[in-house]
Amino acid sequence: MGRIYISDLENHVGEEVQLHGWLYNKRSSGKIRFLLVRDGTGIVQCVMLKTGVPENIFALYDTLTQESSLSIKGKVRKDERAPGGYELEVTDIPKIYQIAQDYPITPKEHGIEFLADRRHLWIRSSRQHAILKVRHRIIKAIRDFFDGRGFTLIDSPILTPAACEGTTTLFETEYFDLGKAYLTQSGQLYGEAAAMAFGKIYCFGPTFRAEKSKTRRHLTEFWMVEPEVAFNDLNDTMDLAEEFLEYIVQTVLRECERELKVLERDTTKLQNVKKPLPRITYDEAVEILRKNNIPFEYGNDFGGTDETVISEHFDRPVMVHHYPAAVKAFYMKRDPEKPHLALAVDVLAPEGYGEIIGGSQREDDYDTLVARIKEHNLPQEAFEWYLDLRRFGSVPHAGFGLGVERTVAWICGLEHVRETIPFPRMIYRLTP
RNA sequence: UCCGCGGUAGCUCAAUGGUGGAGCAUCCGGCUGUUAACCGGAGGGUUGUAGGUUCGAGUCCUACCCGCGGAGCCA
Repeated sequence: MGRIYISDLENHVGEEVQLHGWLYNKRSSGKIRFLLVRDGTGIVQCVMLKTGVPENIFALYDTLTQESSLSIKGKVRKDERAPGGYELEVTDIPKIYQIAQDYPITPKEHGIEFLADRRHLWIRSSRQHAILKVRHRIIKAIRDFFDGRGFTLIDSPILTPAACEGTTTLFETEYFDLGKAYLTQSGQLYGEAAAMAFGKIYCFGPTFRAEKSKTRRHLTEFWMVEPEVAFNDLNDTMDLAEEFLEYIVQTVLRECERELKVLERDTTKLQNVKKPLPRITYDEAVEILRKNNIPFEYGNDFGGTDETVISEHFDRPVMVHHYPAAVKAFYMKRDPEKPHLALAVDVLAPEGYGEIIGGSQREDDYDTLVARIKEHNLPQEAFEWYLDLRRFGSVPHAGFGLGVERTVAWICGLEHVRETIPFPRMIYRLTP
């Protein structure tokens, strides 16, 4: 009889096994007592009958508090009445590591402030546990997708000398004798350099935005995966994005069935996430807003409600491309035939989850890029290395960035991105 | 930064300007199949902070602190 994990119980029916874990909850009906034990891989109901275990073991029930840590032995049994379908008929509790003090998170309702203050404990709860399992599977799917297609992972730096998007939203820090350093907002510029060296790359890491945003879609620290491909144009990058989203969603549907059930996610809308994804222009998106009597000034970027209205017209994520160049970043290439439009694409998730992907074909002409840097009042010296990419064998190239937390929130059907990352960082929260 | 809402028992919430309560949690007791178990009993309060109005303030007024929801900006 060896130590096993709860996730493996089904392979040990009829055997006596030993588990290590924590007490999740307990219930008693007098001479029959139920211990719900979790071990990180699942939760199992352990049954003790007064007539079935030694008296001293039966009495341990009274001393065990929620989250007490223990080893427990018993015989595995398939039983319809057990949550999860399998239960343990207890024979012994050979070790109690610790009787936990009063555990603050009871299996009842709590407010978000209370839970967020105890995030380090909250992640033990089954719902949070399921979300972080799905997050893990999404991240693995992301890496499998690119690794399986010949992309090279190139890590971009987190400390950077200058902004790559707006300058007002940077976290800054002192950097020895070299003045200020900034936490990265995107690995993209470095990704472009890497694409010129490796052809197909992706970078994957945390990014930081000091935006004073306080909505269900914002964190100050979030994870982004950013593929960049040399010789790709806007259409190629949209092809890649839709294949990528299909892969992620279908993988999670296939492999996280149990977690999605815990989260009570209606998966019918996720089943639709298959290519081709609808592609509409910015102008067509504006037309949708007009038809829905949404007040919108042509030329602006879409707000949260605008995105929701647009996405409600489709049964799967929608790609919106050819945005007005004025609302997009300096490095995006413009449509040669309509120079006021950027070769940019945003992918809007269904069900009001908003923008999950932003991408574009990059400006590859040296003179044009210099002019854009000037137009945006950016310091050219800081971008000399980036301009080198247009001096030494410049080629068309394109890429996009996918926000991991918004993607997790969408796939899990969550109200807020703060539950999609183990320890969220928001404008008014830095702890735990 | 702006707009709106809130802060009462460990938790989630009640309480007309007039004796601060309930459910859960905790403790004690009961129950041989419980499913956020259930049933009975007990203990538990500087009503966010500081002022003010009033015979009397959880309740009304002022300021501040903290949190929540949203906007702008963004993934």
